[in-house]
Amino acid sequence: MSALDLSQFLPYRLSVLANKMSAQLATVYAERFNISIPEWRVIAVLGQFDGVSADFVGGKTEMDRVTVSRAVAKLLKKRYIKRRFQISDRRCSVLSLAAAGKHVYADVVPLAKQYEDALTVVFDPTTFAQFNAGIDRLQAQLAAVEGDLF
Amino acid sequence: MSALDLSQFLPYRLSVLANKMSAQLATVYAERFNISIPEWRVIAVLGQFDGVSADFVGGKTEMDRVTVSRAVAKLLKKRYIKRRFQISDRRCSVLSLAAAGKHVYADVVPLAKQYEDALTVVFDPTTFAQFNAGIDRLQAQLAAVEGDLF
DNA sequence: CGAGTATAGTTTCAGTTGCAACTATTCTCA
DNA sequence: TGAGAATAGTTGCAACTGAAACTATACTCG
Repeated sequence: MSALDLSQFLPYRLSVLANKMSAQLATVYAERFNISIPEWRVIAVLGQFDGVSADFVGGKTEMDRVTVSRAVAKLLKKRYIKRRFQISDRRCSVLSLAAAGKHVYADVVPLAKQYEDALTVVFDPTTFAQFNAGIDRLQAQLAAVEGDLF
Repeated sequence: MSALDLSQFLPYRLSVLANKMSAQLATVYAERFNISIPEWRVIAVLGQFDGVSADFVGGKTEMDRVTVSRAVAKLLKKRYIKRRFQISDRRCSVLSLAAAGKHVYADVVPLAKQYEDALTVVFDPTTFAQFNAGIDRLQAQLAAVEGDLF
């Protein structure tokens, strides 16, 4: 019987790595600001793109409608973000960071960068670039095989 | 205000990539055999290491006790695996694939390998080896910075 | 021995997740 | 125009999740 060594299997290896990394990073902001990973992602997008819709956030973060909707609801309750709706299209929300949210963003961004730096010391710049190129190629290939599975 | 581009941020990039990959792979066996990702991982370990304990499976798969316990319970109900307990230590389970589970394993392993191959065509062997080395280095570095976070 | 500690595994509980169905609004084109 | 399709977002539901408490068994050392 043909065997499979999980520890050498790419999807599994990436899953373990990414989950540990996300969880470790989350400890940096989770209890400090009482926000979850989806909530942080919403804040991260709004820090970069102010006044966008929930769907735009979903597109940027690859989170689905529902996850974004609930993250937005929690952030509104915590007053980390504000919401209006477009006059021209009242279906579309217009999200932006409230003062408290800007503080979270300003505090977390350097920590996140520090964390990334603390990990990527294992790469010299060229190797890191190659690793990133690998991620991009896999990402593209994922989309290519999509649907077309066996 | 210093900004963070999520789409260029390593933990985020890996998270998106790994989640998509796992989800895509799961479609290969999910409805075909009615098993979840944790259940497949248990089967994968038992295909490689017959007669091990639930904790051993947890160690190999990086899944916690609870996740393994529940996956095992479901696989038992579906008669994909069998369970005994050690005579010398009745706390320790002794898990092994039942006939149906062996079939699942025998069917899924080639599909999983095909899937991996379909993705890694984007790499020549050397590049793939370098990419894997990168994963290993990051994995090691994750453990190194552990606890020691800011 | 036997009280205290450690280990394997399960259960409870509270929170999260995603699909599908829903509301509300806007667009399309006969 | 206005009926039907499309889009933005929310909610109900059922399954999944992990932390903490629990059961049961085995080990340790005074």
